Amino acid sequence: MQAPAGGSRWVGGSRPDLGRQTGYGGPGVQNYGGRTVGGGGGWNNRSGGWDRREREVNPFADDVNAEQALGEQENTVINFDAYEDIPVETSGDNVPPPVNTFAEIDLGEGLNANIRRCKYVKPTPVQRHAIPISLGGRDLMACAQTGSGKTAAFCFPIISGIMREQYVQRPRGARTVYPLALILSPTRELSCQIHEEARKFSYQTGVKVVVAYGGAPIKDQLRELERGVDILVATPGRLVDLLERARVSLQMIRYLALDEADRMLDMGFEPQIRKIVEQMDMPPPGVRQTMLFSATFPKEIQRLASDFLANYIFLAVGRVGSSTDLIVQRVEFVHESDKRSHLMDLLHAQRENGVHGKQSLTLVFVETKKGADSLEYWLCMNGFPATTIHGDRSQQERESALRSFKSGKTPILVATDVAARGLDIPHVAHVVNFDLPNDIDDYVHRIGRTGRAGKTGVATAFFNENNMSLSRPLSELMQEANQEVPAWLSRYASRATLSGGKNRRSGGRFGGRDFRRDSSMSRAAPSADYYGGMNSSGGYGVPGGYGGGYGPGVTSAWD
DNA sequence: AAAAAAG
Repeated sequence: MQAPAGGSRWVGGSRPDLGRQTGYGGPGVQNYGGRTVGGGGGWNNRSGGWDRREREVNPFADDVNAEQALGEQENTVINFDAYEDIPVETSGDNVPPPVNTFAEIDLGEGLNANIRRCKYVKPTPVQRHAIPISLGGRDLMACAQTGSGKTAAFCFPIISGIMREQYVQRPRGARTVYPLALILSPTRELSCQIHEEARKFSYQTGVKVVVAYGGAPIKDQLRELERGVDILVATPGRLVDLLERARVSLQMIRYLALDEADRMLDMGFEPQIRKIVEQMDMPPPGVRQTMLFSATFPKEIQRLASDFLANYIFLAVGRVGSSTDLIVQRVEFVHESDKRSHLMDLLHAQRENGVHGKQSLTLVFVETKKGADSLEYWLCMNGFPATTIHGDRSQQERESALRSFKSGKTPILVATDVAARGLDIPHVAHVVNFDLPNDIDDYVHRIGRTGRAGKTGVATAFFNENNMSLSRPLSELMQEANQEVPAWLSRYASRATLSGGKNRRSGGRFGGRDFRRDSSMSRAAPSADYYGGMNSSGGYGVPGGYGGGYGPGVTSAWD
């Protein structure tokens, strides 16, 4: 496979012009699609960005407000050690070695400044491995959970790559825009979240990030696109719409990232995704660089990987921030009719312990949209400020619910599975599975909304006769995470029939393995010495270590 | 069966 421009030759290379501001670029500067870019190599020669940079809204402003609103958290001390022994496995051809610090990767001064603004001290395991792989121009299939820091893992190489890219002539369509990178995600909120993060990472770099998703006026999004776009973050439906209107062309795409790929397939997006990736004008694998992120690797994802990626590197990171030591999991037997009063008891106890008053948030998962509405109403009636998020609410309502929850105005959020994956809400201290999901993977994602960024969290599940199919996988999962399994649950589990397929975990703490190693004839692995590149690192023998000294308020790049 | 996503 051929590395895209700015591939491996940049890795580790010294750069004399690093940090040099080119000002208004000299000859070769051209105005293009609302943006002026300079010619020549090196960093930051998107000189015309000056005008825009001064107008650019500071994406870090909200962080300060949020910190003030919530006050200093006591449990903000990050437990980095908890992550040091996360198992990581890579395989493939010539895997670039992982890095231990951001400093040793040459991401460019603008991006480095933003990493400092984000207060990221050191890369997470998925970042240590994924960033050098992507900077080396290689395709990547990563098995990583949300909360593992994967947004930065795919954003950094994209932003860095675009920053250092030579001026690329983009076709000029009357109203068509030509993004250089596309990030697809399953839900609108997740797209928003990725957009917000990407904006922080690209602040004052001249790299423009735009988000497009359904439920919001397309006019506003079109206007944003017309002002110039380098990285487009989108949900599949709205993107197909934009493509069909010929307002967006994928012809210039050099980076493609699919987030939560398994989720997108679960939601029936495969036709749209294949249309976007294979049937429009996107460059083929090997020309573009592709990153596929998925928590699990069923057959459908493996097929997607063979079709979308070229000579990729497989990366698996152990479960992080979910079902680990950081989350205390409790299961209680609660009959359907007792659920509300039981929840009330929990909330009262929480309030008495002062947890409530300290703006710790409680996320309550229910099975249906109707159930979400009625529980929210009931909670409010009983003096607990709550709001709700689900697919029957308008996008405006969804977003304002999320804001109100995050700000602590309504510290209880009743949610359907729309909020189960990927959403990163700081300060969620308690996740209640009011209705348990049928799939253990959904359970893992839901409880992963707490215990993030090294903080501890509690997850309480209401279990009853309707959840028997979950008894075995749930008790296995809890055992694996060294949680106390109630005797009654173990009894149900031992009686339950071994349900094959979906609920069986394979590979222990890993969500999947590189299937190319299992099959003798694989389209993706034509070379005979393919398996030679396999390397595995169970721990991090980091010389010098990261011996601590992180005070409150300092975060790593987990979220 | 329910949830999500394009109106």
